[in-house]
Amino acid sequence: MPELPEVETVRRGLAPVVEGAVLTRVTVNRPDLRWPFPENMAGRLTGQRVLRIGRRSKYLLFDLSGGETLIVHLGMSGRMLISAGTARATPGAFHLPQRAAEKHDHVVFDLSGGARVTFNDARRFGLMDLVATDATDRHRLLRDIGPEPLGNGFDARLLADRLAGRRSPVKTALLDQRVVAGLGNIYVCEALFAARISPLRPAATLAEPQVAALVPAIRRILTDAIAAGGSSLKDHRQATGELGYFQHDFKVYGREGQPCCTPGCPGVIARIPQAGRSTFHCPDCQT
DNA sequence: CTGCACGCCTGCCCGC
DNA sequence: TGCGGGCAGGCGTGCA
Repeated sequence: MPELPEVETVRRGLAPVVEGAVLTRVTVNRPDLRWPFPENMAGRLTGQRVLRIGRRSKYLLFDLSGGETLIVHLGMSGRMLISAGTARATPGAFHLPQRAAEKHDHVVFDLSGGARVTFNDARRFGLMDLVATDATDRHRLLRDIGPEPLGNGFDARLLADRLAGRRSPVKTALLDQRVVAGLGNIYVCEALFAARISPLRPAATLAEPQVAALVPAIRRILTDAIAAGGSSLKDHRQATGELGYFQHDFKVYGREGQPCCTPGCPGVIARIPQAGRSTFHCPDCQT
């Protein structure tokens, strides 16, 4: 599910409810997701105030008053859903929806003020970890991640540097989180289409104008997707439970066999395997 | 160093 | 209606 736009959508939904609130109770319904939870996670979280929620690549970062940061990755199917807590505890959260417990509710965070945040993840490819806040950037899962594509430092020169020397197809290179942060299968396909670049082209052979086109294409796709609340194929929900709706704006992803939407292009969208994943592209107008 | 297959999980959809 | 196979938004590991 979640690529950068979905994670950012979840972050924006959580922030007004969670920032400033205290974790009054943390319920862990199983001992692990992809990996075991950190030692005594519930105990270390309980009583902490959430100072702010940040995001790095596809990771949510909950900075806590005690000097630790909770790192959360949603994997493929993870959700963070806001609801009202128990009826007795909700005088300040009367406007939030009630939510019955569901299968795969692995961790439940009850907050001062009466809100509840439930982490639900059917496939359990998600993860949680705790790290000293001032060491977050050096965490083994974060330290090698490339530039944020919506940040100021991301430009054609930087991207060209990161693609240089790579013989793999540009599609595969852009999925590598060390090249650029936060892109996944959907948005790489869409960005390459927007920039009219073939996913098959070896990364290092992109012409300068192509790299120059790719940067704003990536930014635009991600920005538009965030504005749409992300893409809901199966699993993605915003923190409010609403669907995202950027899937209706896909130009190539999931559109195998349909006509290319570039005006005047006779092409038909193709699906090809690359590095074990499906790539969607127009063989006619992406070169 | 790069590139790639694999495994981790569950759910869903398709064809038979 | 049931069953097997393939597929799915990610990513770390291990091997060539």
